[in-house]
Amino acid sequence: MPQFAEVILPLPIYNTYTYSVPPTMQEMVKIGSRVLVQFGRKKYYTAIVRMLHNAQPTGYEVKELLSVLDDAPLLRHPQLKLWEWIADYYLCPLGDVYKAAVPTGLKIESETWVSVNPDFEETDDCKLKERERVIYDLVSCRDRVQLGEITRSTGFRNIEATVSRMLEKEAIFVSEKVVDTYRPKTETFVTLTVAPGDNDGLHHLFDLAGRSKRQEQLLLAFIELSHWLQKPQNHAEVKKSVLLERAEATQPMLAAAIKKGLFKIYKKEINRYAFSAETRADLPTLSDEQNRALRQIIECFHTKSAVLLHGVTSSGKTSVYMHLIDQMLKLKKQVLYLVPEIALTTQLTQRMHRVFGDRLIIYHSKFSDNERVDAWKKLLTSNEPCLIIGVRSSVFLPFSNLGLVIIDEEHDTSYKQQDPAPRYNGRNVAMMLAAMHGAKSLLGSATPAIETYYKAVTGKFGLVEMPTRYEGIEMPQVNVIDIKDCRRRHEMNGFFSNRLLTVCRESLQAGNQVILFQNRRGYAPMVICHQCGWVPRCENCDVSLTYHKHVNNLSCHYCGYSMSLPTVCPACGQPTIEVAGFGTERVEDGIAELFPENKIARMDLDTTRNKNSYEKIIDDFSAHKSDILVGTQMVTKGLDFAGVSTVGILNADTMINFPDFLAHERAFNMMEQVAGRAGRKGKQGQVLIQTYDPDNPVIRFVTAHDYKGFYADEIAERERYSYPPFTKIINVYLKHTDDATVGEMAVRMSNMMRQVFHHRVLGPEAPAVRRIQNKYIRQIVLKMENSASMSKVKQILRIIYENMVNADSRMKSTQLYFDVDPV
DNA sequence: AGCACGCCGACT
DNA sequence: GTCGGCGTGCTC
Repeated sequence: MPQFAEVILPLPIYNTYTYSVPPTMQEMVKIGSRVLVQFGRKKYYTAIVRMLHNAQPTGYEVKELLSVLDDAPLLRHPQLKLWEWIADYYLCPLGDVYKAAVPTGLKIESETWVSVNPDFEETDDCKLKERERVIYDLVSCRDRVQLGEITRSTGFRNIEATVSRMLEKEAIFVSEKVVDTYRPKTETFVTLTVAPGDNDGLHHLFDLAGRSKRQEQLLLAFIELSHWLQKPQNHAEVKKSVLLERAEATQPMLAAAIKKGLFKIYKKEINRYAFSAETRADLPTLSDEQNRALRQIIECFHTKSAVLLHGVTSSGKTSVYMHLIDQMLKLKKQVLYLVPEIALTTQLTQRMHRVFGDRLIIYHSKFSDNERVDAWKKLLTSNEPCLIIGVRSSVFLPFSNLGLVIIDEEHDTSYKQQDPAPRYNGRNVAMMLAAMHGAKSLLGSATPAIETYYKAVTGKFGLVEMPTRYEGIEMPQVNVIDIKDCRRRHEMNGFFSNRLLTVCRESLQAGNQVILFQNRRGYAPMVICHQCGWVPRCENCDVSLTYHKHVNNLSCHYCGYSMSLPTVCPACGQPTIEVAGFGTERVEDGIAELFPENKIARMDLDTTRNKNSYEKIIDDFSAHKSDILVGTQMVTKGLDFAGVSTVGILNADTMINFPDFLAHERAFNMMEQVAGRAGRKGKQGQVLIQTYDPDNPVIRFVTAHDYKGFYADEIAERERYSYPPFTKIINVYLKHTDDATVGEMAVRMSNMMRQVFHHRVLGPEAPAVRRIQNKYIRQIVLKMENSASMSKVKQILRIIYENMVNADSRMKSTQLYFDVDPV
């Protein structure tokens, strides 16, 4: 029987901690179990058991596990192994992986609540101090207050000492409450007050209903819906909502019938994933090309564990996926279908639901935490084969029998989590997950990541190509517009070239839709005083503020700081403030002026804050309720709009000229993807790219829809300058409130790194935005050969860090973190 | 992440 | 002299 447990806490800590297992729990506790523990002096956390053993630790007192929270472990093999791999590979604490992996509803914690002592009286030798009185008054006017709430409403810093002094004086009470935020979904059911089969009783109910037509209707509807007469041995119940709809009754009518004693109602816990069996559609019929691709994928899987499906936009990759999914489900295996955040729409889920019915589980980041807990519970309790469609974080779900992982739009950079840790790539983690399950991975994209295509052509992955669009739709024609030239000839109208406007006008007149792409949100990225050159800047970050016209303010896209647009310049007092550059808002305004007849929709971060707004914009545009869609990169992500004939890219240069080895890849992908939205059956679409640099090779490759050409160019470049996939990149970040300190620390760190890694170390450099949220940042780039042992590299980095801490205590207040395989 | 402890400057 | 700010270290 195990006496000690090593547990993972949901905190940014690298270590595990040892707790003793009380004899009563020794049978229950397993590796992967959720346990409640006290950590530190008061707080309670839900921890995960990583290891069990009998080795009595020495040197400190061991606390006991307080309870085991589930009958069966929350984690199944190989989940813990996957967590450990992530922590190891992405150089982050295991606790951070745990935090990201498990929904909040399954990580109950304690909260500290403060309440006043009703018997407390102030005496001469026990008087409250000024700060204490403020806290006392705040707590007494409410019943009980959380510790954090006190800090928030009083603005006091470091209240712990004050609170503990008040506790000594017995002015207040402090308690730790373990809170469970999970709320199961309930549904109200209705049943008759008589037992099924009791026909006399039923007659009596009809008598009771008397002349009330409504109540009689309710009774009849109930009998019909519950099949009360057919199967009298069963407990007969009907969902309240269904009954009301069928009986065409309202809530008060039912309430009256309940009052009379006809019905009883009660609530029942339901699983959000208990889909009603709906009319199912058959699998889509595949074209010859799709069939060939399907066969090739299956064949590749015989020899390779991962296959890249490189299919141009609208080649019908989803239909191929569906056949593969179907085959897996028939083998009683689970399938994970990973999509980028933004591509998980009802368009896709409905299509999947029609074919796979209640075997479909959706895991979306816009789902409430309760819904995520339900997805976990569903997977933990059932071993039925199922299809999980999910975003990045669904790689953490408790799969039991995974057979296939599909990663759609695998090139999409939103698979990489940027902040906070763990900074993992969902695509790569999904493939590791598949490998741990002995499952296959299928990566799909029209514009594969350079790294992925490299692995495919060098034979690490299988490669299957679908070079033509479905149903004979042609690839759109791409035209490049030289803005410089247009300006010279006075052929620009604001940010729009006359040519672009003409094509748009023709498309709209023909009843088609238009997409305009500008990769910048807000109205204008630059505000400047014409007189003195004053530029509004963020208080907390080193950036200029972006002007948002619709809410009439200037805001920081890094920390959310905002201020109103001054009418006169705060520096020189002149009314000479002007805006420069343009974002989606300004495009929307400009185009609205030029096309007053047409309806315009805008899709960017600002218009898609709510849970359903994104969906609504897409649905409305699909249903042709709007004619022109203006948007940021959101409009590029795997959406199918049948009516779009024209796509305009308003400024290609900002994407291409980004100072980063991935800039060309990103720019090509983005342009090729947005171009792929154009074109419909029987009519070739048009794409217009406005640029100052028409001869740029990236644009040339987009014009020719030449992915392979672009790849050849880019891979040569990467090899020449030793960039991935020929090397591995680890970005080292240092953050500190003081610019000079972080600069000094970064120089030292890079020097120490250089002693070991030599020319592989680049920097340090201040990033383009050198201060975010009042923290100054430095970046050191480490470029390692692929053959290098990453565990050794990590070990060295850790030793360097420890040496630095020992040499200079300022390092302790410097935040250090890593970004492995940045995108 | 909390939370406590200890050092230091600014007030009664 | 005490209060509160802030840096530092520890939590099994």
